[in-house]
Amino acid sequence: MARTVREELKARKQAYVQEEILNSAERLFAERGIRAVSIDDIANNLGYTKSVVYYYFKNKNQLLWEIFQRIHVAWDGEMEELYNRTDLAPADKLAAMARLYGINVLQNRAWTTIYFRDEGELTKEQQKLLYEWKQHFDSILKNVYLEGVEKGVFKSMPPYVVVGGIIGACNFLRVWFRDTGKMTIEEVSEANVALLLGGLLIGRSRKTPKAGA
Amino acid sequence: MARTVREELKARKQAYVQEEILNSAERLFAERGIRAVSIDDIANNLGYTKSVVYYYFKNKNQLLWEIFQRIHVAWDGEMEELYNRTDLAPADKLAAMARLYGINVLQNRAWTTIYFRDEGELTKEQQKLLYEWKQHFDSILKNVYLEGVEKGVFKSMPPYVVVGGIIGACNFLRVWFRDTGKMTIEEVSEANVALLLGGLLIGRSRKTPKAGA
DNA sequence: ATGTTATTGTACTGATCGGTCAATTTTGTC
DNA sequence: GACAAAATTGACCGATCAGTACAATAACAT
Repeated sequence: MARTVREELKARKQAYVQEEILNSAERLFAERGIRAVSIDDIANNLGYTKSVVYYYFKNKNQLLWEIFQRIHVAWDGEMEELYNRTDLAPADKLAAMARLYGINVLQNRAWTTIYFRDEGELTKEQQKLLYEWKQHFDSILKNVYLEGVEKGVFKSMPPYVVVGGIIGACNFLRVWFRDTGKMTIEEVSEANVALLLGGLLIGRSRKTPKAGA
Repeated sequence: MARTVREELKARKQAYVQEEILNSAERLFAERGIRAVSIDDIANNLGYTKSVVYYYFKNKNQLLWEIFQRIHVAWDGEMEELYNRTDLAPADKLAAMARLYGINVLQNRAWTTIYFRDEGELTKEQQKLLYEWKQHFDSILKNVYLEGVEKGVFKSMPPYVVVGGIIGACNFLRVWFRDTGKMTIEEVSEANVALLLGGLLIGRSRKTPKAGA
């Protein structure tokens, strides 16, 4: 019993340090690119030495892969949840998805940078897996769009132009958005949704579709 | 006279080799990222040794910067040309710009990759210059958009959402576009324009604006 | 205290790579 | 062929860095 409590405590401490290291790596990777960041940099950033990093992680690649996994789990999970909701019509669902993704991008700019810039630093196997994740993510958006087309609410366009356009526009938000600007993350994302969905919707209704949280 | 001819010839030969090296660098940089490419790689790729590269270029940074300049000159020049045309209404002009840019992205995927991924490898001064170039590029699109708003043909939105959306969507085309697909570059770009402009235009007209070449 | 395990520091290795340099080969000129 | 300029080679230097080995210390149980 006492044994378990102690182990539990240790595990929590370990998890905490791992988290700390991962966060440090994340920040530096995003800022300078993986290859420009040494393990020493990551460690020094926390007042540690290199050995500590190697005590908690096997190698540099594991650090990177861990980050990719984090991102995937967080983003895909939320998106999937939205996808499975039955109370939303296609237009509202797609809008909610674009809104969510835009906000995610803006709230996790470091993640987005790494996710789309440093893919090439992964191993072939990891890249293959990542490719499948991205495919899956795309297909969620695609399905909602196609459902909308079928129901006659969306114009019919090449699906990848639509999906790519949404993802591309959202990803790019982080490039020009500044926290010091007049607009909040939510407002920016909302305007972005209006731009993207406005081009899709059929009919003269001028209002932007809204989805409940 | 003979002197001049000879010099001319020599200059042309030099320019040719420089071009070759730059192309090699471009391809490899885009594929693997600058830091993952050694000068040896670039040289070997052409059957040369490292020294040849250093005979024609000062250092690795110059190679990279030369590439950035190339891209800027090519893209900005074309866009400026379009901007200065007086025979196009805002909607047609903005559509033509998005169309042009999308095609540029797809025809020069290596360029686009480097331009938006490896910025951080430039010196601070170069980054500053690049930032100004990008600002200028954005402002061209922005002005056309704002003109359209003023004339009542575009919905009023935050300009950076519109400009960023266009650039972001175009940039992302290269990520999913495959030459083996059923659509040509021009068709993809056209559909992309329809998506983006469709969300901007006021009124019930369903047709996509067209611009003369 | 004593032994044990978890954690961290120090010093090192081996490899890579940007950049330099002197020597050599090639090219073109007279 | 002799000479000079251009082009190319190969060997080398110094720095950086991922990863390892092992010693040193901290933490904790008994």
